[in-house]
Amino acid sequence: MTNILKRTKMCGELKIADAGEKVVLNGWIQKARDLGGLIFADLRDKTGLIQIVFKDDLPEDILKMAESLRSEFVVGVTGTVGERESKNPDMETGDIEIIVESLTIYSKAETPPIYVKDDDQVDENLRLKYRYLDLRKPKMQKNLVLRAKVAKVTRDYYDENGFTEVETPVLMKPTPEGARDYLVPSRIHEGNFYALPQSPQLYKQLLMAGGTDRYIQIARCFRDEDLRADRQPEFTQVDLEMSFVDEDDVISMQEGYLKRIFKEVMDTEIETPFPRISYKEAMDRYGSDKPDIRFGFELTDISDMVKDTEFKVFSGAVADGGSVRGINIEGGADKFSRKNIDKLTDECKAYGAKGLAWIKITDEGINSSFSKFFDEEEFKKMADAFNGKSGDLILIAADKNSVVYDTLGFLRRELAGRLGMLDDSEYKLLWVVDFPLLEYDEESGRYNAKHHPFTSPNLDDLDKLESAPGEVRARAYDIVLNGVELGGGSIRIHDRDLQARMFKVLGLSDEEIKNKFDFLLEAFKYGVPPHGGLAYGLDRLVMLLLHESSIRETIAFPKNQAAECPVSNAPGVVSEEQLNELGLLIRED
RNA sequence: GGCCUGGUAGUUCAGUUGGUUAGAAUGCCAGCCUGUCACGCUGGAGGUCGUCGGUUCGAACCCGAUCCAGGUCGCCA
Repeated sequence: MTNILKRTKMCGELKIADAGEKVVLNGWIQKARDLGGLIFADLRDKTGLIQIVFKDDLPEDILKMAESLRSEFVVGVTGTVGERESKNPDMETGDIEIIVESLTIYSKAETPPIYVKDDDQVDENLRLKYRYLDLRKPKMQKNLVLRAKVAKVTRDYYDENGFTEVETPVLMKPTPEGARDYLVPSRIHEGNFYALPQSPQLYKQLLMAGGTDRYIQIARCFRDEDLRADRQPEFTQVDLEMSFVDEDDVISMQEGYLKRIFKEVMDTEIETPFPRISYKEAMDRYGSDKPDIRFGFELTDISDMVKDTEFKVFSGAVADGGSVRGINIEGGADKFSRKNIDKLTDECKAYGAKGLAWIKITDEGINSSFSKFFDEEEFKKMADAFNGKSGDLILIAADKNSVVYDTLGFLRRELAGRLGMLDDSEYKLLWVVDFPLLEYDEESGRYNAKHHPFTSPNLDDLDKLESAPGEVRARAYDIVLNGVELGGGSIRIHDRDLQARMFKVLGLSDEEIKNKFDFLLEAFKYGVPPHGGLAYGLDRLVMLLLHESSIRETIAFPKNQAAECPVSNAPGVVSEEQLNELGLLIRED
């Protein structure tokens, strides 16, 4: 075995002021350039690159080793920092180099399947399979460091504000509602299963009952659902809960937190308090409960104006209880051809839209997909409703409200992106509040909790809980950044009777309540403080701070779309013996 | 489960109307080279065109099925 050279400096931290100093560096060979009698190489560690140079006055054996150097060899060198004869302005350390005196090759490397370079546009599957190579890239190192910094600032902030970090169990009871659980079979209780937490929700409420007062955890959560660019089967939440608080207390604590994160991590000042808008307003203005408010394109409702038209697409939608709404893409008339709009219309079909109506306002007059149903005067009134002027493109959806919102919500975000209106360095935070407590589920024919069953109803709406469940507002709040839901939370129910009432409204039988949540109701018997909290998606927060478009770029070893670990190939099969111990049989068909 | 995009050298890609031995760049290997830094020069190796089947005298190319990857809808209390 080779001896380890005791490192005295990191590659990226050397400066011209270090010239003359003898140093020991360890790292990877980025690239070797053999000029014959003179050999250069770039040495890399997590701090950066520095050029090392082998001159021909070195002993034969060292020169021989130097000639053999290839990319990704792991080496140690001792040498002297020297000012370069010819400097490289494109390199952080481009004015200095290490004049090598000795070289140790710790390990050689085969030609790597991916290049260790930030601009390597390689297939993501390959990157993930060889993640340890991918992680050597400066970008990935930077991402991991930033993530760690967010975690540190998070711990600092909440610690300073009286929060206690508590670890809650990872093996817990399967939950009846919500996302699919990841299950872990119990050996001792054959036929029984633990579930991995979808969130530590119940435990953190029990901590409040336990007098912890303020709780924080950077908690791993698991959901066995299909993946997306911003969804992984295991992900990390900044999870917190506070006793003796109302919405304003939780919200102002979070505004302090986010201000701190942006200040310390991004060196950016953000203004607090953040605007708060109701769920209804968010939907009516932006067609989304997580609106991106960096740009306009707000929705306009023209249902009243068109409810009696012969154009059945419009009048029919209104008659069926839906609506006709649109957005004005200012200056979009000549940017989107008929063909472009047809293509957009196709994309809208994913959201349930059957079509898309449009109006182009030009100097020559109105050009529209439904011009035969309205006269010039009516079009003028419509254009006015959208504040339309010459050069504008108005896109209109007519359907039931959920489809109209989804379609226009998609369009405004999509078109803003295409028109280059999304500035990554601009951060627009807002709270969305007054969510509906319950959502009617057509499939099961009953109401489901929109947030979760422990969310407190707005006390003003309590009398409607059984009579008009769909109208009850929740004491819930979501924090939204640039169209991404960063986190959400609520004031919880701390009253045993109200919690039991809530379970009933959700259609849970006494049996189910007893089996699943008896321990919570039991805990509420013995004195529980009013409490509320919130959880952030840490991966998403880091993703936005890094201006990445996938949370995989923020996670060291993410899963692929099939929920596999491309490095280790998890999940894997287990032996017959292991299955027998657990009392499990694998279905054969 | 649906829809969209892609799969050709280690890597990133091109590949005409279906027609000789499938190309480029980069990387890799060998030789030369004392100030390179995307080093340079010379030479070389490198391919199950994702897989299977079909059409055809002939398929990377057309057709069908299938696998893989990513995006997205459903789903994600």
